[in-house]
Amino acid sequence: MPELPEVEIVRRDLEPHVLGRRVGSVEVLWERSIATPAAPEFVCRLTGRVITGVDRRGKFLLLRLDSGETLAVHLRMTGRLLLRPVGAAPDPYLRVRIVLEGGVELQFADQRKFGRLYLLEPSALEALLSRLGPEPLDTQAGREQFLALLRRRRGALKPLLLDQAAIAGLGNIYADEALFRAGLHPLRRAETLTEEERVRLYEAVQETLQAAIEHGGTSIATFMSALGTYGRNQEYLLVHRRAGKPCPRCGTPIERIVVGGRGTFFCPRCQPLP
DNA sequence: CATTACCTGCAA
DNA sequence: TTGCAGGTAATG
Repeated sequence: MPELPEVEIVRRDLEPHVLGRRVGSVEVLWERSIATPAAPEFVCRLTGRVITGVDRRGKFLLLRLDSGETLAVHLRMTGRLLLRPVGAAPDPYLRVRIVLEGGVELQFADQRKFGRLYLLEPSALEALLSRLGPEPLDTQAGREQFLALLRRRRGALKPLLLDQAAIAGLGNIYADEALFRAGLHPLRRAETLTEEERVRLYEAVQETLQAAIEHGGTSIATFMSALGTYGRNQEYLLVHRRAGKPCPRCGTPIERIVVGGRGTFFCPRCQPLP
């Protein structure tokens, strides 16, 4: 489910409600949801800590703690991080409950059990995040880093956009949407791009993510923000999961192919393979 | 590079 | 019943 825009929506929803709150108790209902450390130690080290910051890097949500450690959350396919009043009905797929002082609790719920929580000291956090490429919505440095990588990489564009080491935060939906906006075929090879096309791709990535955040994220199946609201961006998708429907620009039917094992949607006319 | 594994539910 | 799903790490 969640790609960068969805994680950013969760972060924004959560921040004002959890900042400065202390963890009263922690309950692990599905141990494998905890990537590290082992569940009993996870509970022990998290209990009693105060949340001092709510950040995001790529698709990781980062809850900073007064111990200097960070609780990193990756929602993978179906994870949700929900803020609920203590005692509220648990989400049917509740895996970890983090009760905060002040009458609220964080419920980590995850139907498919792919999502992971990491409690990490600074050096381990750095190791985890150092594998990520630039933040697409950030700095000028990120832009240059991405363009430089595009100049040296080979192979199809779609897998490149999904590679978190190339650029952080894109998943299957926004990779398709960004390629459409850039007018580039998903199988187009990186080494054949002109400089103008590289810039167009980077800017398309930014526009795609920015628009999705403004629409509250994409709720195709399971995405829900921390406060239980759904996003609206699914109403604005241009090509993703629209096989057979007319291209919003030229009316040609959208096609579906498989690239890197993932369903891939594009307009054969607006995104020609030269 | 493609395939498999990790999981569950839904629609065709 | 089969195939598919927004992610990623670990395999051939």
